[in-house]
Amino acid sequence: MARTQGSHSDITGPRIQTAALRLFAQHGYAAVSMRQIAKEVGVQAGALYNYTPDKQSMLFGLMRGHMQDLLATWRGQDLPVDAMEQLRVFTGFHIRFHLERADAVFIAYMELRNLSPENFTEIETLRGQYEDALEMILKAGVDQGVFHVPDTKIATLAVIAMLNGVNTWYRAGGRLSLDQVEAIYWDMVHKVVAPN
Amino acid sequence: MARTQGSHSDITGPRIQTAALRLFAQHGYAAVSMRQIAKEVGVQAGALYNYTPDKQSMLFGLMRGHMQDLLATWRGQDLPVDAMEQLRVFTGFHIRFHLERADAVFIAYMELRNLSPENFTEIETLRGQYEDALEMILKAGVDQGVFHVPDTKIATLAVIAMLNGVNTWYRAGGRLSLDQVEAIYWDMVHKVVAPN
DNA sequence: GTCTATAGGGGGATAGAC
DNA sequence: GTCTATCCCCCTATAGAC
Repeated sequence: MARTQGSHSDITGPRIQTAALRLFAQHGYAAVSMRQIAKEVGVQAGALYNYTPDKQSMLFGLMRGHMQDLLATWRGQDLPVDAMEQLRVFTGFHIRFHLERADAVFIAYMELRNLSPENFTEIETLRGQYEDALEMILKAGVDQGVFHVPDTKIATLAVIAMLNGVNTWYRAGGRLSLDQVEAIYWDMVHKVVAPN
Repeated sequence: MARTQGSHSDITGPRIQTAALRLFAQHGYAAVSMRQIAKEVGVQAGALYNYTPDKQSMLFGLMRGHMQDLLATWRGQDLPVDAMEQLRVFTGFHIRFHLERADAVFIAYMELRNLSPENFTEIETLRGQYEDALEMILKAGVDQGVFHVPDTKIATLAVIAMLNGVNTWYRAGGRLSLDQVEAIYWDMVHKVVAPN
């Protein structure tokens, strides 16, 4: 992975990641060959192994990178003190972050079964940490009496599932602007946690 | 496909479908070989071609069968006249139907990109018909003034995405009974469409 | 309807030259 | 760091015997 001599390492490495991300998202990990990835980058298949020990590591690296990026970016957000406002920030953040990385999101959900057991566990741990971030907000709101949910864990998963759905239908330049999408989902999300 | 002579056709056919369903769901269409399917059924790989012209048709048949089953079963439900009650029936129906067919549901969402363009169009048409069934309920409720949603199409997709999430975490014998799950999701779904 | 055998093509990964 | 060449394996699908 590290750069050695005056080589193309620092240029080829990122290009391999970009190509793999796109191809895995489009055709699926199992359906994409190392030769296809190499062709898209413009090198021979053997050269890929200067950057990854095997195909599985490429997949894992992409997924872990995405999840770490997600967590780090969320943790860098300035959060208001009010639980309702925190939830609003989370809703907008989640929609925009995921729409901007459609390929990585797709892979992170669809290719879990192609991870080795150890790699799977690590990705699930990261995903759990992100879910915990939302659940903390919901719990705080329930404690403050501003939210009512029958089960904070289920509500967490329900909200995330609902928001993830945006990626399946949203297309830039479509019927709705990003601001409109955000407003529509905020309307629905805030009602999910509203008192009856 | 049709039975010919006193053969095993009527027994092998369903067993092939069952094996393919399970293996595709577990490992993914592209990662499963015809030899694996044949082995699970207890025949040689060549014998599979008495039941399907090719691997792609096996996938398509499974997905179309699932979607047609879903639509036919929904259309066979007795529906109350009240939109709120219709939504309650839909919520319970969707959760139970999908949990009972976890493998088929998984395939129907994950393997869309492995369908040929024509096959993809047909599956998407069926999925659209199911979504329309829910949107009709939401529109009726909005017209009657009992529901408020900013956008019935988006609300339809949001509710279905939320309900589909159940399949990713529910396990029989877990913390919550099926009745509890249904009650929790009904609480959230009915609030999504509630007036502000 | 099922079998064996095989055609014809790719697959992941490595070796060694440059 | 990249290339060419290659090992060895598995793939889908078909042909022809039974």
